[in-house]
Amino acid sequence: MKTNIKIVIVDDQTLVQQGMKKLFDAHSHIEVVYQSSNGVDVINWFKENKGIQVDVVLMDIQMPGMDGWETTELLLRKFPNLKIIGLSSYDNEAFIDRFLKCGGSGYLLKVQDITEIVDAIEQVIELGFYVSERVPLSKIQGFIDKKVIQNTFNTTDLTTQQIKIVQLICQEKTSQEIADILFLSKKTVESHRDKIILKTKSKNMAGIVLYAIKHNLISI
Amino acid sequence: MKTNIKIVIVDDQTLVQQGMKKLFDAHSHIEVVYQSSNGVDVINWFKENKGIQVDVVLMDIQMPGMDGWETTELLLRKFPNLKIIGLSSYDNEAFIDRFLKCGGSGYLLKVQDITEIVDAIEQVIELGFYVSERVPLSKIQGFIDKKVIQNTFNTTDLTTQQIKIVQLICQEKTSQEIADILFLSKKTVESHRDKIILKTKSKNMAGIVLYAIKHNLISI
DNA sequence: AAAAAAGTAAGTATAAACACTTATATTGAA
DNA sequence: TTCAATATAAGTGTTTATACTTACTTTTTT
Repeated sequence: MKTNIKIVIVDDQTLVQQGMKKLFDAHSHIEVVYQSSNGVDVINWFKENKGIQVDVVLMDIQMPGMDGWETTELLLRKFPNLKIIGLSSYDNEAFIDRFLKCGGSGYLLKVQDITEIVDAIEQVIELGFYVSERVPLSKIQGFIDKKVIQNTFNTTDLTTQQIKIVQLICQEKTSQEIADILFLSKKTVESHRDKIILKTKSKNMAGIVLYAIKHNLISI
Repeated sequence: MKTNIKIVIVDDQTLVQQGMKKLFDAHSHIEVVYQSSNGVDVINWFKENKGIQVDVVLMDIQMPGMDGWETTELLLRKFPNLKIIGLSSYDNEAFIDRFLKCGGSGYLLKVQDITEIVDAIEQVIELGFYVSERVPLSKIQGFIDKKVIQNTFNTTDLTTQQIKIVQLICQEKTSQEIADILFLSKKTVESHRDKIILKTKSKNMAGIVLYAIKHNLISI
């Protein structure tokens, strides 16, 4: 086991951020070298502190502004060897998938114990990835094998235009209103709605709204 | 200021629970006498430990099973003098309202600092309630003055039948399907939809779904 | 450069949602 | 307990959404 592990904590919830740092005090082989409440700051910190060794980043997924997915993707573009573990309240397939697609090396839930987090950090350093019962190896291995750290990064299977339309549907706009906003014909918007329902496996716009929330296309 | 404050922490997220306890170490006048990850356990603990003095309970709102609202309501029914501060990730009017209606003495966000939480605890003990910029006095005062700790507890302005219909709409059911499920005519369900749109200030079912989520009528 | 995917648009038809109105039953407050 | 407010129920008409299909253009990938 590595004797002195240096980690960075990113979490917008001050309580979680401060609490985690305190909890690591009991694990003297782990040192928190930097902590941040948002993605922009942590990226800047890495750019300004290239000399400092960082073994693992604990990255909160749900953050206002630049979220954990985007931050992970951007960080790995600059520092491809960085190991980033996602941290989330949600045990959501789509969230986990998306994080691993962004190049994350593991996914932890906030209901998990600090000792599990320590285990995760150690495992990521030893094996390169972290697996738990919650996030089975097969899933992670799939991503690792395929090296899916690509620029073609799909939050969902929806296209940019379709995501815009989903967001407007969630704002209770009609197809005609959406057409006016996006300078399209009503018929085009309706075509997109067809595809959106198909792709999201929805039956109607209620399903679209729920999909949007689950896939973080809108915030509540 | 009270010299030895005894608090109880309720939070399903182990990380937050453990982290908070650690953070209170730096505030020696506050002692965590019990911590729990769910509502049922904390209610049982209070029943079994009536002799132990507890000044403030920090209560997470979003918990699986018995949530923070229900736990607060039940706890206050047995121990009406207890001061309970809500703790949530969401800065949501409806959530705050509902918590104060349940008899809560204050509302904190997880983005807030541990020092703010300490302040809140001290203020609740001194004044009986906690106010911040985020949750203005006027709102809390309104609830305290009216002593709205009543059994007639309304999550929303919707009736039981209307809530059922909202939940079925969120399951992508059509009016006809809802009618079949609830043994009503399709036309009756449509009348309800009219009222639901009116009451929730929505334009269409997208708005209804969002309302349902914000008001915790469904879980995602 | 060819192939695939995405964007745009439209036709036709049907189903569903929404808006407005009326009527009776039930509940709640004066 | 009576009156007023609200829930429930249902009718009619209009608008919007959904389903399925085709087609041409643009962009992206191979």
